[in-house]
Amino acid sequence: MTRLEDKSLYPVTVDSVVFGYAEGELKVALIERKMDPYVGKWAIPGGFMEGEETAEETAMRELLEETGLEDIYLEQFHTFSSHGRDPRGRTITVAFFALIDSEKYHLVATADASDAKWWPAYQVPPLAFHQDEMYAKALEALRLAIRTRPLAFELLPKEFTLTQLQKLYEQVFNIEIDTRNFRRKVAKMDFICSCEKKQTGLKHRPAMLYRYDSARYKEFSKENFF
Amino acid sequence: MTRLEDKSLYPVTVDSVVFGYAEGELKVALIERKMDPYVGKWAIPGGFMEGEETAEETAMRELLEETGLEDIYLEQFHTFSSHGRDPRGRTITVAFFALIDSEKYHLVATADASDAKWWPAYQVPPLAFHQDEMYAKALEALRLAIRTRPLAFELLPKEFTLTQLQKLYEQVFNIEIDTRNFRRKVAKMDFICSCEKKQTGLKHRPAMLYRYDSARYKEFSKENFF
DNA sequence: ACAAAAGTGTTCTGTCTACACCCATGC
DNA sequence: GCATGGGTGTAGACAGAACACTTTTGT
Repeated sequence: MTRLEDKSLYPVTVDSVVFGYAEGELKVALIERKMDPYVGKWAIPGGFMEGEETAEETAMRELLEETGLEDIYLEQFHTFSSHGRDPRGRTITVAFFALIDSEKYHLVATADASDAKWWPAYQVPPLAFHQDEMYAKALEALRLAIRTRPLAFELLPKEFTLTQLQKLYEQVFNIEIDTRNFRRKVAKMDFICSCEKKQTGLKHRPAMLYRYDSARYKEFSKENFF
Repeated sequence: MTRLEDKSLYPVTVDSVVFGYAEGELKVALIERKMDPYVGKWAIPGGFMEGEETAEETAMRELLEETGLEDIYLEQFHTFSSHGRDPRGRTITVAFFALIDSEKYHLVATADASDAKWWPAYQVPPLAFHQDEMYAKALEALRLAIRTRPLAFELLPKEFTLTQLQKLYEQVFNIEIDTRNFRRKVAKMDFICSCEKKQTGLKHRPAMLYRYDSARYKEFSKENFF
C-alpha cells in the first residue's frame, strides 16, 4: 500500500466571492489586505486550509475571521491550480461564491483585513493575487446558479417585494425586464407567495410582500428557473 | 510575510470521469485497481498530483498512464475535501469529466490498473473510494454541460448522422425525442452542417453526414443549447 | 419484394414579447 | 394635488408537442 507521506504535498487555500444586494445594486464583499503579499490591495476574502477542515469549513471560518459574516449560502464553483497567483509559491485554491442579504449585515474588518466593504459588482477594483479571472468566473457561476435554481432569495430579505426581485434579476443578468411580463411569470410560480401584508412607513404606495416557500418549490420541477 | 511552509500541506488527487458513446449507448471508462487500497475493485481513473503539475496536467497524465487515452476534452466539475474517502488518509480531490468518441479509442490498462473498460453509464458497478457520489455529480455536470454548450460533438466522430446525434441526447438525458421535431430544431442551428455526403457500406438507406462548425457556433449565441 | 433505417408537414397549444395607463399612499 | 413607485390586460409572433407514412438502399 503506497503511503500518503510519499506524495507531493500542497498548501490549499479557499476563497469566497461574497455577493450581496443592497440599494437596488448587486454588490461584492472585498477586503483590504493588512499583510504582505499585496498589502493595501483589495482582495477576495480567503485563506489557508488548516488541519482537518473541509473546504466548506475553511470558507466559513475565513469569512467569519475576515468579514464577520456567518450563516451564509456557499457553493463551490472552481479550483485553481495554476502557478503565479501567489508570489510565495504555488497553492491549490478552491473557490466558492456566497450569497447574502447584505442589507442585514455590515462587514467588519478583522484579522488579516485592514478594511472590508461592499463594492458594486460591476465596478470592482483590480484585485490581489490575480483574482480578476476568479471574480469573472464567480459572476458566471452566480448567473448560472440563479438561472437554474431558486437562489435569488438568498440575496433578499425573507419578505420582499416583486419590484425588489425584478431589480435583482436585472442587476444579475445586466438586462431590462418588462414589469408586466415579469409579474405574470412570477404569478405562475406558486412557491413565490404573498405574505398578505404590505410594506409600511414609505412615502408612496406600499407594495405587497412576498416570500419564497422552499417546500412548495420541491413539488415544482422545471429545468430552468428564470 | 507568512511562509507557505508554515501552513498545513495536503496530498491532492485528480480523478476523471471519462464519458464515451458507442453502440448507441453512453459509456463510462473505469479501471480495475491493481494495488491496495481497494485492489480488484472498479474505480474512476485518477491519481496524485506531483511536483509542479496543474490539475489539468495531472488529469491528462493519469488518463494516459491508466487508460491510454490522450487528447481528450476535460472539464473540472467539483473538488472533494471530505474525510473517509481514502483509507490512507484525507486527500483533496479535484474531479473532472472528460468526453471522447469512444468508438475511436480502445482502453488499455497500464500502470496502476489491471483492467480498464467501458461500462454502460447507467449500469456502473459499486466504485472504490466512495466514488459513487462523485459519479452521480459527474453525470449531472455532463447533462448541464451538454444542455448549455455544444459539447455533444466531443462524443461523436467528426462526421455523424442526425440519428446518432438524437440517440446521444436520448441517452444523456434519459428521454425519448420525436424525430421530426428534433430534425427541425437541428435545421435551425446552422453550425450543424451537412458534409454533403452519405454513409456508405450499409445494408439499408444511408444517412446524410453532418459536422459541427465551431466558427459558425461563435456567431450563434443562445442561452441554452439543447 | 422485403428488411432496415432515413427522412418529411401540419395542426394545436402554450409561452414570450411588446406596449401605456390608472392606483394607492405620504406629504 | 402632486410626487413616487405599485400594479394591471391584450394581441401577435414564435416555439414546443403530438402524430404516420413514404423513401432509399442492400440483399
